[in-house]
Amino acid sequence: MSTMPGAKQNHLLAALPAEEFDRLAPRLEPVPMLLGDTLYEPGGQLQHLYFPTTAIVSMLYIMESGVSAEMAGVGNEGVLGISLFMGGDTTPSSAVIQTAGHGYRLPAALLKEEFSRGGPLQRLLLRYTQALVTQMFQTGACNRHHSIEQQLCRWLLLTLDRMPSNELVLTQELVANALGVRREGVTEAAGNLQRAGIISYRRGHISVLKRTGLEAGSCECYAVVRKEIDRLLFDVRRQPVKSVMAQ
Amino acid sequence: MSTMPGAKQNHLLAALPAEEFDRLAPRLEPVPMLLGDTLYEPGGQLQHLYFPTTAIVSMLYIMESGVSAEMAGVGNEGVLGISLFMGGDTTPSSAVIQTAGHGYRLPAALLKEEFSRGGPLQRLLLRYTQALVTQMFQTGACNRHHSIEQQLCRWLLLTLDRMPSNELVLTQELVANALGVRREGVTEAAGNLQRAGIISYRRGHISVLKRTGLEAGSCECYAVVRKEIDRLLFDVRRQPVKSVMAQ
DNA sequence: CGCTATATGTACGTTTACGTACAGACATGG
DNA sequence: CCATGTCTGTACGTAAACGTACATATAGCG
Repeated sequence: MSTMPGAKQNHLLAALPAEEFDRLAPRLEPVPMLLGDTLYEPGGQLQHLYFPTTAIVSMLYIMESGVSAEMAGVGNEGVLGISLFMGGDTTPSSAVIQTAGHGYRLPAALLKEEFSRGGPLQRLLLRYTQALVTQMFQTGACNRHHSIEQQLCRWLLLTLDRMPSNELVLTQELVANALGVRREGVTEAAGNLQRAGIISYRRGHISVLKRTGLEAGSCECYAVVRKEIDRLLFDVRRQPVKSVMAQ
Repeated sequence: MSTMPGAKQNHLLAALPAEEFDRLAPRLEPVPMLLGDTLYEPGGQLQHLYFPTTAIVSMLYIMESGVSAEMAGVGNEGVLGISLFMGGDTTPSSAVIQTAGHGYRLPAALLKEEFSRGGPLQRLLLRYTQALVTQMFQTGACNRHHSIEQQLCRWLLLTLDRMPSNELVLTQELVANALGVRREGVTEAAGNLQRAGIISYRRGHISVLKRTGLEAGSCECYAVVRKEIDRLLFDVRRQPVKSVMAQ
């Protein structure tokens, strides 16, 4: 039994071999993640790598005009602060908490030291980064070509996958910011889903009644991202210590 | 003097310390890059890492419906095939040659071996990957919020930065595919720029007459990407052997 | 319990880009 | 040098989403 069982709710931490995890565990600091809080701001020096357990965080870019667009969401399958191990130490994007919950964090200096060992942690973080890149690819293309309703379905499904229940705590305003559309556009799209009996909405709470309905209403983008996350992170779990150069 | 001076036209290869470069040089294979050719297709196993020297390559996603969206372009500042060292070995996106030219490639197995050394090559590749992520972020947000004309300006500037002259060899059809818009939309936007004396168009050839005009017409997105590429890759050159864990 | 801040619904006119259709211009090769 | 394929310009009507305005509903607090 570890000294910090909650940390293993994060899939990446859970996939570490025991000895690796045990070495990190004493330095993993639990942090509450409050709705609307910011993990890092554009240009700011990152001090920690964050591993969400029950929270969900938006990686988004905020334009000079104030409008925003989320390019990826991160929940218990991932990590925030990749620019620490990518070597840039900072980024022009922001990370804003979209669903309140908990997580753990690791000091930047320690992370860099561990990463440079080149072991399972490095391998995991890089694999996750690729999953993130896929998500950004798909989100960007989806932004260009699909309707608000399709995007809403995709977004709800991705969020749902990171939640333990069918209940999402979200205002339409918040969803609109993530999708980078007007709040009214979300009202309309959500209204359609509600009338179709797929979701049920009540002031900041969405219950998903028919997941298959969301899947039908969503574009291909959800499936592509889901499949790629599963492929990249399932393999990692099966073969946690396999070197990146083996094969 | 190296045995393969042309390879140093690629900024990443040029930034390698001499001994690193010399070790790789015998395995760097020169490749012609022909307009419209594909370096990798969705789901295909990557066999090489590609370093463009004079060519420019689009990283794009092609939807089931056939429409596409470019999320990043890669020229002599970068590399294609990051999923090799990220550990996924494949990706749902495509890489299509947008401007014909030349490049070099390194076999996948060798690359993985070199990457796992954890030295300057790893550091460079990761830094570049972060620059790529920034570019994707900005492109996605730009897709969402800016007009075709603004996006065209951004795209022309980024392409221009990778070319030796002010002449771009591009059909409007090709630009439209990259931006993920109709060809007619490009005709209209390009017509505006031409009437303003900023560019001059003649059947597949664009001459940029007033770069400042493009900068003025572009959204913030160009500057953000430019600045971040410079920051990440300039630092690398100045301190090519600095360890990722130093600070 | 009732007030108030906040969330949601609806209804315009407007803008932007789309889909489609077709005409003209240019380059290249036979 | 002409023919042909390709590229570019223009012109519609249409659809999706935007900006704005305002009405209604609900949760939570005093």
